[in-house]
Amino acid sequence: MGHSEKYLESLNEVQLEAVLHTEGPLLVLAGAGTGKTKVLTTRIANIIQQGLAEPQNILAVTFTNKAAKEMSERISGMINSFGLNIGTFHSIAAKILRSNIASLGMGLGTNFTIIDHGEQIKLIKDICKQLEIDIKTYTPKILHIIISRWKDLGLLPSKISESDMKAPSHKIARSLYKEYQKQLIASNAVDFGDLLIYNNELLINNSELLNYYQNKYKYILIDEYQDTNAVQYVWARMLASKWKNICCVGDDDQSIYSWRGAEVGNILRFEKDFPNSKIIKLEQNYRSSSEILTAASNLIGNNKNRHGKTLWTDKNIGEKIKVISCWNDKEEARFVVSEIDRLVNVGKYKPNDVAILVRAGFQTRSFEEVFISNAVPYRIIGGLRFYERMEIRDLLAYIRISLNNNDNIALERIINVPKRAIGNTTMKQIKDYSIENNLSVLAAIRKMLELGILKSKVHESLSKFVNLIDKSHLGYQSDPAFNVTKAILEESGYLEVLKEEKTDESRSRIENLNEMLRAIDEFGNIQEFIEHSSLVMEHEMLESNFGGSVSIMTLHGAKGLEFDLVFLPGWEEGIFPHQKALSEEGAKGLEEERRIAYVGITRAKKDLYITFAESRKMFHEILHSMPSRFLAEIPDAVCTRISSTKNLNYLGSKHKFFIQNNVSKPETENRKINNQINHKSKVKHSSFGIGLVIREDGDNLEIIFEGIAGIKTIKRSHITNL
DNA sequence: TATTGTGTTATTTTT
DNA sequence: TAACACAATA
Repeated sequence: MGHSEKYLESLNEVQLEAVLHTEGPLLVLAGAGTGKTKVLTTRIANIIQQGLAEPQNILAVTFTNKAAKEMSERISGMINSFGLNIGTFHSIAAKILRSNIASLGMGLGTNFTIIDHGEQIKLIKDICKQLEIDIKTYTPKILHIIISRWKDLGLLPSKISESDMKAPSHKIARSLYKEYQKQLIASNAVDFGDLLIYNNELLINNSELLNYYQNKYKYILIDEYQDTNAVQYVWARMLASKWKNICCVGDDDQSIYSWRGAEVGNILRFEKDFPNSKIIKLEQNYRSSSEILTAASNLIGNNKNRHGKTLWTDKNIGEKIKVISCWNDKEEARFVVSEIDRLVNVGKYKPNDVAILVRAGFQTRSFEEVFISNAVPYRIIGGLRFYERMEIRDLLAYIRISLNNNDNIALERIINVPKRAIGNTTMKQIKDYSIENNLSVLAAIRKMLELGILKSKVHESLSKFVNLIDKSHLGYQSDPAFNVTKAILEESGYLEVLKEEKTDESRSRIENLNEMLRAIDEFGNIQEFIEHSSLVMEHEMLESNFGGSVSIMTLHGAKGLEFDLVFLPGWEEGIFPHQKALSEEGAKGLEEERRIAYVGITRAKKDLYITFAESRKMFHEILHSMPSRFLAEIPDAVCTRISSTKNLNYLGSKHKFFIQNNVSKPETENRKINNQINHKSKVKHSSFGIGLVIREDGDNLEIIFEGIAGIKTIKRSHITNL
């Protein structure tokens, strides 16, 4: 090989084999931290470099936009990859569907909209009302899950047989599903599941199209293959069946999304599905210390349903894992935060290198409080995303109804936002009219205005609204999208209502809307912007202070990430493994919980703390619980177990806990007395800046800060007098 | 029509 | 605790 293949040099033997095995089906089983992305990106670079295919003849599919973006950046650092098809299942499917929508023959137009989760639920709720389904016995949430699972399997309503309906809820769900699809199409809209289902319909029914795409994609790569559902599997297999150069990369041990239709079976079955395939296992871990790796391997070894890999590392002996028992959830949070504080202060880690990974979202709260009062910078990842914010969705709805007059879902969202005196009664009247006359909601309004059958106040309000939509519709065809959208905000009165509110919240909403206007300006093409906003649900990543901040997120959200120091709190039976996983899914559920634990442990590079609380305040009850069974699956040789209580018989005599009263330092020791601060003192806080003390309550000070932090209660020890 | 009060019920999440 | 649905009321 010539000197131009320099990028191959940094690969280990097995990685190299995976990169060079270009022809025929290949499954790369990549354990955590074994260089999966490196293999994927180098493989693509190599295919291009060797002249095996042009970039446009390569298809690389990921699950998240983040992964797609990272891969794309890494490849373009290696080689000119212009024209490469890289994206999420949904974005690629959307592109194929949009350019061939007429061949589908379902009445959808090229400007179909993609509705998000919230709108799916809203639509289901509405249909429940129409069909008089009792939403107390069958909640829209449950019904949505049933429909989504059917969609994951690729089943449209007509394909659901009696045998698919085991429970009475399934019967209800099927009739609902039928109507749901009908109303989506009437709105010229699809949901995420439809993107893939319609793709398959399209390809199965049009051999010419199928031939075209099969020919085009000479090399196909699928990332996170363990997360694929049945439709995605069918789709990928169909596209790959001509050249058969499909390379799937994944880790069966990290399959943690079965509850949204992912089938581990796809990765376990690979050899059967793709004859003459090769399987390569990446087992050398470059991320974690040997202790962490041993713990992870032992734990996951308790699962039966897996390919089985043996991860190894050539790293030296590192720190032991700390398993710590706490009195209750408060002590747990205090311990974790004070330990982070200590390790940051001695200079061992920067806040950026630290993560707290929880099983469920509600667990973040107890940490948040302690972080604030201890003045440790933190950020909670996975909360509200930009495109999920109310004002953003509202503005998107205005744009959507302007572009696609049939988008009933968008129209209903903003018909009375801001208030236009269109209440439930009027809305019901309009909807009934639209159904009777087989019109879209906007068309129904038009007709009703024409006939003059509405009350004068409503009539006036609605005709103003319709004029705005018509004006915007025309505007988007000729004027800059930025101007048109700005006019919507102003002329609808939306902006004015926010301006008058004059709260922190309303100011931040205005800020967000401006941010969105900037984004629209950047995109130029409004249709493309809408596509982006419905398919890219990125988290806001505000990187502010110097050492960054400690990340708090769910274990699911941490997949693919790594941190020097990781805390895994809440390892108690019922929380982790989660009670619902056990009661609803049984042994299968337990194995998935164990995989989640495995993902958590393998996020850590150097240091790992696992904690559990003997009692926990949940809602308004105190819950006592046993330590997680997973703790017993971590070998004693790689961990130190410390307890702050004397109740040591949790895990049998096998595991010895060292007693250490008060794992977290008692508060009295922790505080430096800061007596010179009193009422009306001007003070400084490392995160919130300068403020004024407005109330004293023993050790706690109520402070009003100058910035957006507002009023906060903070301990004396974390404040400096000015 | 819009607001206020009461009761119910709590995974994981990307697209 | 907090978010939400729904009923009662202004």
